[in-house]
Amino acid sequence: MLSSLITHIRRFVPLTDEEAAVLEQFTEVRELKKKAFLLKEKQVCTANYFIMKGCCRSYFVTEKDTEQVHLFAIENWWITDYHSLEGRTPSQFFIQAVEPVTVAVLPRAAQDELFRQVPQLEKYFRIVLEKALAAAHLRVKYLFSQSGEERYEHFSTAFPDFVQRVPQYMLASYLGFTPEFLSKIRAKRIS
Amino acid sequence: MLSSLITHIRRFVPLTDEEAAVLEQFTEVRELKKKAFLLKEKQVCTANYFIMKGCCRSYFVTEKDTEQVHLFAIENWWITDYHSLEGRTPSQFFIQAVEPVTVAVLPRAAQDELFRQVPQLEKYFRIVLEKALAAAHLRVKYLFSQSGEERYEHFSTAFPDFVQRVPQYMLASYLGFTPEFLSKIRAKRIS
DNA sequence: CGCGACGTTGATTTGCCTCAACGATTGTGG
DNA sequence: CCACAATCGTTGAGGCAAATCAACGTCGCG
Repeated sequence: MLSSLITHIRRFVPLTDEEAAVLEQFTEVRELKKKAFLLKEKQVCTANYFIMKGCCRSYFVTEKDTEQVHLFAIENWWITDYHSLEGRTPSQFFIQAVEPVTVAVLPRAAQDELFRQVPQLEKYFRIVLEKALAAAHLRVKYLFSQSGEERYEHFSTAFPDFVQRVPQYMLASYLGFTPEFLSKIRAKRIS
Repeated sequence: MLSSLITHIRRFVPLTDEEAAVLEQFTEVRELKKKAFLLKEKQVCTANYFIMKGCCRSYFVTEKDTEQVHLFAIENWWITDYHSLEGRTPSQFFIQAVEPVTVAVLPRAAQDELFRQVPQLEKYFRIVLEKALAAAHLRVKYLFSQSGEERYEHFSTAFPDFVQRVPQYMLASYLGFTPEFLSKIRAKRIS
């Protein structure tokens, strides 16, 4: 059931079958319909989620009542709100399935004991977090150094298949501009 | 010599004096003059740096030859370029002392052996990385949800003393606008 | 079928940038 | 220790990238 997660972990650290079995005890697999929520604003986030199939987005609602997409997570990515998870504070974000989704749920309450029994996982998460942080930093770099149009060109050539998977208004929001503006960029490209 | 780092680590995980001594063997303390570099663009980043005293900034140079501040690090923060450090690839960033700085240097080459001898540090870095990631996510949130003026107001009330420590052109860059614009915001505030 | 969600297009507005010129402050070599 | 240059901050005029607003086409789904 967890095979894609086990495979992912073994890309970074060794993991025996016994250890994998322990991991399985501490996690739960969950299926989500499109638009179902893993987390809503003002809830305290209680778990870390590994996307086995599908796509989720994290977003928040601005003062002007528009949804701002914060990030996407697809197969083999973890998604959570660490600020809420570790601080036990109400989250400022929503986490929602953009497609039908299968996730492995690692509850915060189980984490410490799991790491005690399988210390390799501590290393695994350290490595995954380093990658996530590098990605977040790169994101900030692109936001600062490229125009809206450049960000779209860059993103859609880097992830041509992903662009097909999400509605344009979500992609526009993620890239930091309006759906109308994205529509105009695409109109230009075709001609 | 490393006392501020040891103290910081003990805020998150237990660490015996023997373990602290091991850590000391693997690290080196370095003094930097203002404007000295820990990393330059196109170099491969080779270490993780813990700021014991002073302030550093990470920045990059845009196509238009302007410096874009990516982040600041002050006392009790780690700073590095994880993308370059883990991928052994040339960095896109500069890391520079904004004030005279004292850092503890943890070389990438020493890291694996250090974690083997002191597994608690693996946990420590996992926790620190979670905090760094949460901070990076919050940064993106503010960039998306607030105007330039709002970001300045928010930042300068959240960190009133820090605002005094860096030149305004660096702060403006960090907040995502020009020095001229910051100057105009401040002119408004006084009246 | 009909309604709501999504995408498109055009007119207008605006937040912030660019450029330029000018004070103030810092620091450095003679 | 002063003179002078370089760096940093301020102010104003003009411009632009992208937002906002509004109206309309279209597709998928209950």
